[in-house]
Amino acid sequence: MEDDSLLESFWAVTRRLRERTKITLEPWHVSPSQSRALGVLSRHGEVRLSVLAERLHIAPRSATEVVDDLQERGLVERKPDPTDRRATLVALTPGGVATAAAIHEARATEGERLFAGLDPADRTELARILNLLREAR
Amino acid sequence: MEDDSLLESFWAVTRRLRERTKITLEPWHVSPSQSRALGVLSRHGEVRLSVLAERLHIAPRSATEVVDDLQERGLVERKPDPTDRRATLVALTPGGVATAAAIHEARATEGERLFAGLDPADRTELARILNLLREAR
DNA sequence: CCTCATGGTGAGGTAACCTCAGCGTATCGT
DNA sequence: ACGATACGCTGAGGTTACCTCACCATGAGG
Repeated sequence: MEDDSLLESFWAVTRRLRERTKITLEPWHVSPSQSRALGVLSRHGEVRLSVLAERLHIAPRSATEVVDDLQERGLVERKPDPTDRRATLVALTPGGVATAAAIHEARATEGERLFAGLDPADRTELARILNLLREAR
Repeated sequence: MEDDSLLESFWAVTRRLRERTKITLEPWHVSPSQSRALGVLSRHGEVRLSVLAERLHIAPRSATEVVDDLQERGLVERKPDPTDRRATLVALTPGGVATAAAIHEARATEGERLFAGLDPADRTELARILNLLREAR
């Protein structure tokens, strides 16, 4: 009963978060999954496509697709890996760096008002509990 | 920075929740979206398709699809609404009632171990904070 | 009774995933 | 040195869970 409503609450909050994310990203015409990839790339720099996939928790084939789209928009580029000719390195272009930074900024101010609305103590609590859930087996 | 990891944590937990839900539902060959519909129907009984859509936060057209699938599996049935011949009522069949109950049971025991792993105080805290987030404008 | 609104659905589209097979490249055992 | 095996990426094609738009039948108001 209680768990039931917990799950429901979780689901409701997730939905709101998704809606907000979508709205925040609109100005850049970047989808949520693309923005996640930009985030990984700006945190890790140049990485192999397979590593990108791993960080995003998606199949390598799916990463190929995300990278295709970002490349078409000129936000990332593929380079050969000098140490392994099978592999491709993916890196942000200058435009990609700028976009990633702008999005990061926007999320911090606009998008996450949801969390910002909590008082600091509650935010800490929430973070603690989420990390418990994250690591529970 | 802190909000960033909050968002990330939230996302990670959501993913784990989705994985678990999928696994829990496997024995019944019911998809997550179908199970949500079964849940609504077992809580509300017979409802109009449009009401079902509203409860699920999806477009009426999408509800049509979910109901199609559930009907094919014999878990729900469509009946004419005696008060409005345009409308269709959707109701669980006896099999649907049984399946919905079984799934509810399974989620309470198996699926939500994630939350069950928290101690009761943390569960209460989490519920309180999630409800704040839910209602924040 | 004529107009306009409403409930459901066919047609067709999208995002974000997936698997499977294949091609080219690397690595390892003998 | 070389053949078998494993790995990195991508083409082809599929799935899930949504969406909008147009339409049809029915209902409700002036």
